[in-house]
Amino acid sequence: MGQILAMYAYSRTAADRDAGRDEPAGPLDRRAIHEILRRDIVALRLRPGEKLSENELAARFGTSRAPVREALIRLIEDGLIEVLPQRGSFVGRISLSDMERARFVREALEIAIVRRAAERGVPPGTQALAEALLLEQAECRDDPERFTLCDDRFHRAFAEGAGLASVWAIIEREKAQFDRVRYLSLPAATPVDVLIAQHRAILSAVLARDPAAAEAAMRSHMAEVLKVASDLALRHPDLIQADL
Amino acid sequence: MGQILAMYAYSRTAADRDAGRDEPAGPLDRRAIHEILRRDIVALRLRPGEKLSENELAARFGTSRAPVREALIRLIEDGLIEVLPQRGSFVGRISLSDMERARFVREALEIAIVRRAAERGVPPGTQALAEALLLEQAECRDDPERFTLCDDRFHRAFAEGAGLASVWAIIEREKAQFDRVRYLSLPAATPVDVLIAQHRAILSAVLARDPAAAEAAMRSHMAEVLKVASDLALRHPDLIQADL
DNA sequence: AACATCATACTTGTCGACTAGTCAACAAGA
DNA sequence: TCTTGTTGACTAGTCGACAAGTATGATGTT
Repeated sequence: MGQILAMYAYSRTAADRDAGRDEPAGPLDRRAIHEILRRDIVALRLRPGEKLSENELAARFGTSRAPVREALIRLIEDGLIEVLPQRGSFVGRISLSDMERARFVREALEIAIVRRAAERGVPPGTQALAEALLLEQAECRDDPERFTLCDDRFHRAFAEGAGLASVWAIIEREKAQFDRVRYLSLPAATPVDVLIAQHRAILSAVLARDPAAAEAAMRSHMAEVLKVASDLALRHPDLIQADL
Repeated sequence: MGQILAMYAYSRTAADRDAGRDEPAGPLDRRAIHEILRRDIVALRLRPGEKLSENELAARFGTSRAPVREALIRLIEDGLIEVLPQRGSFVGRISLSDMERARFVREALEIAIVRRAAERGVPPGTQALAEALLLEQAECRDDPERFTLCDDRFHRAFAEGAGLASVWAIIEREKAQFDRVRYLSLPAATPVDVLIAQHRAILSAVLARDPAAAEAAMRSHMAEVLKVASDLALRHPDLIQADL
């Protein structure tokens, strides 16, 4: 890990790293730029504390500074970057208090979602999708990044099944805060089988129309997913927001 | 030519309405512009569907279009305006599905907040503040706008007391969706005494360290606060988003 | 050597002009 | 009368240049 960290030296890494990646060739609008940068930040390709020059980004995306600025403004709202006027824009360091807020919000909303799903039931398509995703999770137990993707889709399926797809958008915004930590902890994550078993328990409770059981299952799942984060964060002090 | 301008019935209304209002004289940055517009939209001084020309706004605020655009982008994220490229920016109509999402999110988060407050207790300052706000609410029972303000501060007090002030920021963003309806319904709102009694019940449950009671009290309070909205919205079809 | 000062090269913030796209009024033709 | 094409005004989106502020490093002085 230390070698990898060393590779991410500050200077012209952003351009180098993107050299091989596929970036849409055509003109990029602020939405596309926002999405690309968001992904780069969450996946730690842009490291916490790293400087983001509007000029450099404009050159990288082949536009002027205006679309870049507008994308950065959205990233500010996402809590992913900080702008110090006349000084520079920087990838936000991982803030423990932000993570705690994200954790709280996600737990509250996901519990409310599965409760409603259990109370009102979900359409058959949702059940089929959830079961398919469970199988896929078992398949890709050795590909943490793919598993993470399936994990997200599984959770989102309940929101959509309960008619609360738009609530998932809020969770997704908050989730970015500790997704960065998740990328740090992919090797040391909780055993996949445990997570799949928890997923199965959530699905069973929802299908059994048992809100209390669904809440309990989701609550313990959240505790499992999130507990890794805090001590892992402490092992990477350079990425953590200094105490205020 | 003059006729064309005259047909833009809304073109001068915004300026007219603001004629008497106090607007900071100095140069406004994107944050100030965003806040002013946000308040205008929530208070229905800018009506749903009304056109917002970047040029007009720039003239109104005495800046160029750049800060205005950046403020509008934040308002897009707040779900308060819609931008149709090359056509115009418009104050978003009140969307029933957005209101439902906001209702769901607020309920889930506020319940989680008071549960935690009841579980872990709140500092004495919070208790004093909440009690003071209860008295103030009783005082200004005849001033709906002031009461609304006290109402918000009462709810926020619990979030801050539970160490979750940042969660309140999320609630506040969502709240904007049905705050506009609240401005419509101020005359026909729920009797103030009922609301104050519910507030008192919430505070009592929290102070008694009874999470279940706190949740129940908050849940019924939310139901009360939010039930007016939907039928009231139907009485103002011009302000409502047409069904998709 | 240590300190103050200044020049320079950055940064974000702002501005006015330009582009491409949309819409409505209007005119020509069937 | 209806359709079609044109024109002109208006829109958001984009761009390059400049303003205002900051950090850095060289320079001159003590």
